Amino acid sequence: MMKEYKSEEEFLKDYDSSIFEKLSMTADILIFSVSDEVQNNYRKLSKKHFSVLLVKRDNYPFKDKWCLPGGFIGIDEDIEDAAKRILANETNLHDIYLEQLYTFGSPNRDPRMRVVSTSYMALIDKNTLNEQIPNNASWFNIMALEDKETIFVTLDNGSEEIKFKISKTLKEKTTDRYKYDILENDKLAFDHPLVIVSGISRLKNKLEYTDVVFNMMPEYFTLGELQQVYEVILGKKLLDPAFRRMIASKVEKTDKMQTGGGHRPSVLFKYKSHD
Amino acid sequence: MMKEYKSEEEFLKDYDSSIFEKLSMTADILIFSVSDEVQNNYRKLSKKHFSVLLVKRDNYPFKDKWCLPGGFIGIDEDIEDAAKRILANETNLHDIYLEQLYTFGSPNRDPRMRVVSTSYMALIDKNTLNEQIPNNASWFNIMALEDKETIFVTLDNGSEEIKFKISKTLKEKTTDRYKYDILENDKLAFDHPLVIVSGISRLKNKLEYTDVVFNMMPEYFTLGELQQVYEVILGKKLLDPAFRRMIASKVEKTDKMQTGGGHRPSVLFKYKSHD
DNA sequence: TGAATAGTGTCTGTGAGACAATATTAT
DNA sequence: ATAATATTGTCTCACAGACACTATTCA
Repeated sequence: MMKEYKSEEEFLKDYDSSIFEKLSMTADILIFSVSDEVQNNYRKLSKKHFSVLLVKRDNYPFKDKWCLPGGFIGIDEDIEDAAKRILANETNLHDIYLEQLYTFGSPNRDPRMRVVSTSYMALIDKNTLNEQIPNNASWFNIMALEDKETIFVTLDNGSEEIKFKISKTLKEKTTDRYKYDILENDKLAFDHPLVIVSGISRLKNKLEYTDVVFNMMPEYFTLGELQQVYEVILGKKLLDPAFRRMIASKVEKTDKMQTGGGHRPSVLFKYKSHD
Repeated sequence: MMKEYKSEEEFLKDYDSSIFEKLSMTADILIFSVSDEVQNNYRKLSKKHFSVLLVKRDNYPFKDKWCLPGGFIGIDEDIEDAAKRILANETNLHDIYLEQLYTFGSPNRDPRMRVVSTSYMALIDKNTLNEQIPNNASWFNIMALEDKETIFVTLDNGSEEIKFKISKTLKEKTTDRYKYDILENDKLAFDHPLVIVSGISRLKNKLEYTDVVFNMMPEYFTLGELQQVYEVILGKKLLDPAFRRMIASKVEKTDKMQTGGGHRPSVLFKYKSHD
C-alpha cells in the first residue's frame, strides 16, 4: 500500500530514487568544418572539403578505433553544458554554433553498460582555431555518396581512410525520415557511423533554409568560396546565377577585394543578418 | 596508474560501471490529434480543434497537476520502445507515427533527482481510438498565440483551462532556433510547457514540407476538412485554390461523396503516397 | 430562396533553372 | 594570349497569392 503524503516537501524528503535502475549518459559532438586543399596551379582556387573532427581511442572499449569527441555527463551537469565542455576540450573554442541532433538509446550501443548518448552538431570556422587540436584528434575530409537505399561514406585525414556503409529505409510513407543501419564499418567505435550520417543529413537540410553556413566561414569571403562550401556539403554543383540570387539578401558587399589568383579578382563579402 | 588490458574481452570483464554517477531517464509523449466540436447549425461544418492528450498526476511530485504521458525507461529498454509502450498504455494504439523531438536535460527539471527526458511526438487519428482513454487522461484543445517574443498557450478540455506563457529568444542570428523559457505556468508539471511548445513548433514545420498530416486523418476525408486541419494547426487561414493546388499531388479522388450538410456535397479523397 | 460550403478560372508577380555573354587578372 | 574565375543579362517556365466566379445542397 502506498503511503499518503500531505505535501510535496514531505514526499521529497522520503523519496528513494533508487527504485528505478539508473543509466549513464554521454554527449557526442559532430564538429564540422571546411578545409582547404593545398593547390599548386597558380590559377586555380584551392579546393574545399567538408570535414569532421575525430578522436582516436586510446582505451577500451574500441581501443584504437576512431570516434566522435564525447564524454559522460555529470550528475549535476546540463547536457548542453557537457557538450560545450567537450567541444572546448578539443578545440579550446567557446560560443560556437551548437545544435542538439538526436538521442541514441539502443540498449547495446556500449559493451560496458547501458549508455544513452545525445549527439550534438558544432559548426566552426577553422581559421579561428589558434590552438592546436589534441594529439589524438584529427580532421577527416568527408566524401558521401548516396543512392536510394545506401549511403557510402569515406573519411580521409591524409594518412588514413575510414570507410563505412549505411542502409537507409524510409520509416513511413508520410515523411522523408529514414531508419539507418550500419552495413559495413571497421574503424569507427560505437554507433558513430549513424551519428555522422544523421548529422550530415541534418546539416544539408539546414543549409537550404537557414544561414548556418556562415558559422563555418571567415568574416570576409568571396561568393565563389561560399558557393564551394555549399557545393561540397550538399554534394552537388550549383548554378552561379541561381546561387547568387539565393544568397544575395544574406550577404553584404565590402570594399575589399581578393586578388592574386591568375584571374579576375573577386569582391569580398560579409554576412548580413536580418532577412 | 591505469591497468593495461590486452583485449576488449579482458577489459570488459573488469569494468566497473559505477565510477560515473548514473541518472534516470524518462520518455514523454506529445500525443497530438484533431477534435471535432459539436455543431448545431445544420449548415455549418463542425469546427476542428488541434488537441493534445494530458494526464492528471495522482502522485507527488506535482500532485494534481497535468502532464504529458510519460514514464521511466527500463535499464534494457530502447528509448523509442519505451515511448511506444507509454503510447500504448494511454491509447492502446500501435504502429502510430512517432518522432523523437528533443532531449531535455537541465539538472533540476525534476525535484526528486536528476532525470533526463526525451520527448516524442505521436500523431493519431482519433477515429481509430476504439478504446476509452484512461480516467486520469483528457484531450485538451490547443490555442496558441504568438508574437515576436512570447507564446501564449491555452489548453481546454471542456471543463478545465490551462494557460501558460513562454518567452522565446533567438539563439543565434544564423537560424530560426529559439530558446524557450517559462514565464507563467500554474497547472502543468515539470518543464512540460517547453515540451509542448517545441512540439507544436516542430509539427507546424513538418506540415509545410511533409505529409505527416495524413497520420491525423481518417482514410476518407474532404479537402475542406483537410484544409481545416492545416489551418487549425498552423493557426492561420489558407486560400482555397492555393491549398488545393498544394495538396493535389498528395491526394486521390474517390467515387464517394460526403452529403447531408445544407450545402453542396463534397468529394471524399484519400491519401496518395509517392511524390 | 438563401445560407453555407465545394470547386474552378485566371491574372499577376516572383523566383528558379538554364544558358549565354562579358570582365579581369597573373603568367 | 590564355587559362581560370567573377559577374551579369535574359528567356522561359512553374507556381503561389489574390480575387472572382460558378455549383450544389437542404431547411
